[in-house]
Amino acid sequence: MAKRSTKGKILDASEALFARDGSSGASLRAITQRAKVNLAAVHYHFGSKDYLLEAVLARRLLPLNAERIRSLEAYQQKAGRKKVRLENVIEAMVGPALRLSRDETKGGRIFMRLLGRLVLEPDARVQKLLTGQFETVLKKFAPALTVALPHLEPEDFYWRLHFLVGSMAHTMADSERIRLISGGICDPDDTEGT
Amino acid sequence: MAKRSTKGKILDASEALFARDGSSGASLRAITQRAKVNLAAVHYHFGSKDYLLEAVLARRLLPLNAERIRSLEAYQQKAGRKKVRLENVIEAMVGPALRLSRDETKGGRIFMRLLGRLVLEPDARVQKLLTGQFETVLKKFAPALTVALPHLEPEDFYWRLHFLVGSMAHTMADSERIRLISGGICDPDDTEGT
DNA sequence: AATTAATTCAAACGTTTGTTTGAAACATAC
DNA sequence: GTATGTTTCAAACAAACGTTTGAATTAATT
Repeated sequence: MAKRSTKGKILDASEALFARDGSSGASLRAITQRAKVNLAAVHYHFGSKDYLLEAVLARRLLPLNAERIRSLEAYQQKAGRKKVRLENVIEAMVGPALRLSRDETKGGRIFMRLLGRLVLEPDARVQKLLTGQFETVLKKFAPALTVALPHLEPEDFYWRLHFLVGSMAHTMADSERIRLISGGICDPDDTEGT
Repeated sequence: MAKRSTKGKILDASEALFARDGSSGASLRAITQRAKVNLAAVHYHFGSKDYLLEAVLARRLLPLNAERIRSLEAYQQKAGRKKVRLENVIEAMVGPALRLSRDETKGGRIFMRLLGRLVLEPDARVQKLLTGQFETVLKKFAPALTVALPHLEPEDFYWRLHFLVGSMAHTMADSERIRLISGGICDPDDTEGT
């Protein structure tokens, strides 16, 4: 097994414990103990607990949003002068997140659970962080969406978008449960069905 | 203003701060300070922080579930020997929660936000509490649902409904966001649209 | 090999946490 | 009015928290 850096071990342990116990419920002592690193290493590498949470999010969100935009632009180029089909816009938006949530080697499911929790957290710092991340991606998607759905009233548009994001986060965060629900019939890893 | 009991003041403050800061993020000192009550009053009236959380949930969940059952039985009586229509079963299930979430005088929205957070919390104690509360109501709904949806296994309902409620709570808990996103175009209080 | 920089470590810092205590204040009954 | 039971209060408790420190260790540079 390739030896992982202290920084990486802390990020992994933080991701897991933040997701399980919440950002205030998970203590640095529990995190460093799980990561098998010294307590002070967190402040040496990240500065504070808040910055650690930021780093945990950035590690996954930056590549995720980058891939979303990359995917959308690929569809736009393929469509040429024609408008991008709605299902492709949605795929560019949801697909990358869905694939990440299934990638167990990268702890994607755990991260999605964390994301689902943080979305509900009205803490000013966390919200600034999340909306900031999401804004850049939304700026790119908004035009494509209004073009793909010309018949929709602005009201419906926002409702649908809101409901989509909420359901997505919740569904992914709680993906373990649906596995139980269906008793194996419905596999959360089945992207097509979802 | 009618003088509210110490117990009630603590419950209100707890509900608000648990919802805003999480069950571990909200401290008893912040709660008692907001409730304008002595710190030790929490332990005198509730025993511990955990029992306080229990009481906060029970105060809303017990009447809510009672009304769900009452509503379902009303539909059953009206249907007579015929089976209750699925949409009525759903209304009996979702309706009371929806109305509570809109009842600002009872802090319904705040409570729904709290519920949405707790559903995502894998803490054993919290989960036992929620599923325990939900079980009684489900026992009543399961027969009506198996009749309305004859092709589904009974066991599935338990989890599907739990999952449904989770998504519901999440959506309701996040109802503030859609107001911001749409810039006031969408009104979360618009029940019809929902 | 010597020097410098980067990283790890054990220990302690001052706060804040949930909880407990025992006396004061209040209400109710006799 | 005295006694009894209930509720409030300030103060303290031990434990856990995020954070800081300075020396020990490792890695990199010259």
